[in-house]
Amino acid sequence: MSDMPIFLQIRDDLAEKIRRQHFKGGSRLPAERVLAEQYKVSRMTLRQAIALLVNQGKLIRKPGSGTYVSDQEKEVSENLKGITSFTQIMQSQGKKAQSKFIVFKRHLPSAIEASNLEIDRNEEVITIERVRYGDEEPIAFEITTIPVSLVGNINRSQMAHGLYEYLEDRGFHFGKAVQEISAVVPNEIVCKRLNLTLGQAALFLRQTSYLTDDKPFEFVKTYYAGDRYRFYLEKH
Amino acid sequence: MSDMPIFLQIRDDLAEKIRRQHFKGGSRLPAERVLAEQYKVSRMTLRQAIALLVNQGKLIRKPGSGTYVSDQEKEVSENLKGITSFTQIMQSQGKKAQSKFIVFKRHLPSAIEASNLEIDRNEEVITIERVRYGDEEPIAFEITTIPVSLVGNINRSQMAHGLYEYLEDRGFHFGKAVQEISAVVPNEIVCKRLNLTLGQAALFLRQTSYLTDDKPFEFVKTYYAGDRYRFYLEKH
DNA sequence: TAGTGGTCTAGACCACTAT
DNA sequence: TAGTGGTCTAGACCACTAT
Repeated sequence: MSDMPIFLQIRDDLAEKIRRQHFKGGSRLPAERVLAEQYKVSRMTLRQAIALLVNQGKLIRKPGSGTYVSDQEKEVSENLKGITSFTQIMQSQGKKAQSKFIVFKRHLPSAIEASNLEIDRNEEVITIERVRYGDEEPIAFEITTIPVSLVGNINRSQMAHGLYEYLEDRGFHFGKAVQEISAVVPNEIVCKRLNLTLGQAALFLRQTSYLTDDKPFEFVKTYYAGDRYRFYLEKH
Repeated sequence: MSDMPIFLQIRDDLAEKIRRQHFKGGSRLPAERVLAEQYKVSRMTLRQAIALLVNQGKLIRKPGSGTYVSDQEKEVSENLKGITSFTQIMQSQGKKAQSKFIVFKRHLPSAIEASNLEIDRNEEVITIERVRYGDEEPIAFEITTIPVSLVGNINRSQMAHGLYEYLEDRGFHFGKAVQEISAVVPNEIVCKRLNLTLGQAALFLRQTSYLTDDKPFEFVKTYYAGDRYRFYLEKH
């Protein structure tokens, strides 16, 4: 792996130390100048590594104060178990769930995709874009990205038939999934897919799903038509 | 605006030139070294500006070849990245939580309030509107409605001090809470409370909270500034 | 006041693309 | 072969935080 850029190697090392609690949640990281010296790189290079982890939400920068390991544990556990799946909701409403493939392509990942899938930018991925319908009405526009290394030469129809089944057949087991929900006013392309008027709101969900060994296997972005879909949660 | 970092000024200038088609979709941008010289900055600084536009999906880098203005039509998934990148930074962490009361009133419930609280329309309720801040910045606008029969003559300061504590002190115990999340483009009043520009998106949450005897005790509507708040979920 | 992250410089070498 | 973006260096000064 010594052909990986140094800043990626440092990122991985830092991520590993956070995962192993060598750097604990909420604690302050050693100063950039200190880390740079430890890794024997310039401060700019060290900052590249940190920037990636900041983007992932694993680190938080506080100018003048320091860089902190984010305490994600709290927010997550605080709430929201039992989010309901798309098909479940459609079924509960007596609607027929369907989905239509728009795009199926193999390509090099964007920086964001690579970072969320924890792969190198020259490692190929497959991206599937599809629209999900409830009773013929577009409800969600979904963009899924998966490393080729995981699914190999999966084709369109295998994918349509169910990614999860495909992976389970190959002996992979699913672990956790991390989701983030926000609200956006989507751009023209997304509006078109969802039959939305420009200016309407959409729920935007980003999800990274992991295998039992904590390796990410898919990164999904989904836009839900704001007026046709809602998440139902129950807290106990 | 000369106190804005140079790389942000350059980003804005480049974005403007793309918008005005001075740099046309699909065309190649001048080389980084050329642009750096034009803007009279180092190449690293120029690259910071470009990196932001790449993250937004407005530019695409092709190593060895050049940097291109993305052709929005084609590259759907590429474009979608940009919507997230900014918001990600706004994480609700390490920020000081505050809240400010806007309204505290006793009144007869609306049909929706009565139905959610499972009370009669002539049974009085108390409504509290407040804005919640994270580090001085408005994050959420919350409208809570409670039956008077439950809290009696609770006053503003008792309410501010914590509704839940107040109820627990009186021997009530909390059960489940049911939530529903959707996306909306909020009206003028809500925008004002949250310092939003009209047309921006907000997460809209409706929650009904129950006591252990399954009697509803509060009905809450909350608007979260779409660009300042996200829900994090973890599924297992 | 000492330490921190934010920004910026003026270079350098690399692998890759395009010709 | 010339040009390109990718990476990296070894500094510098700044505003801000924490004490």
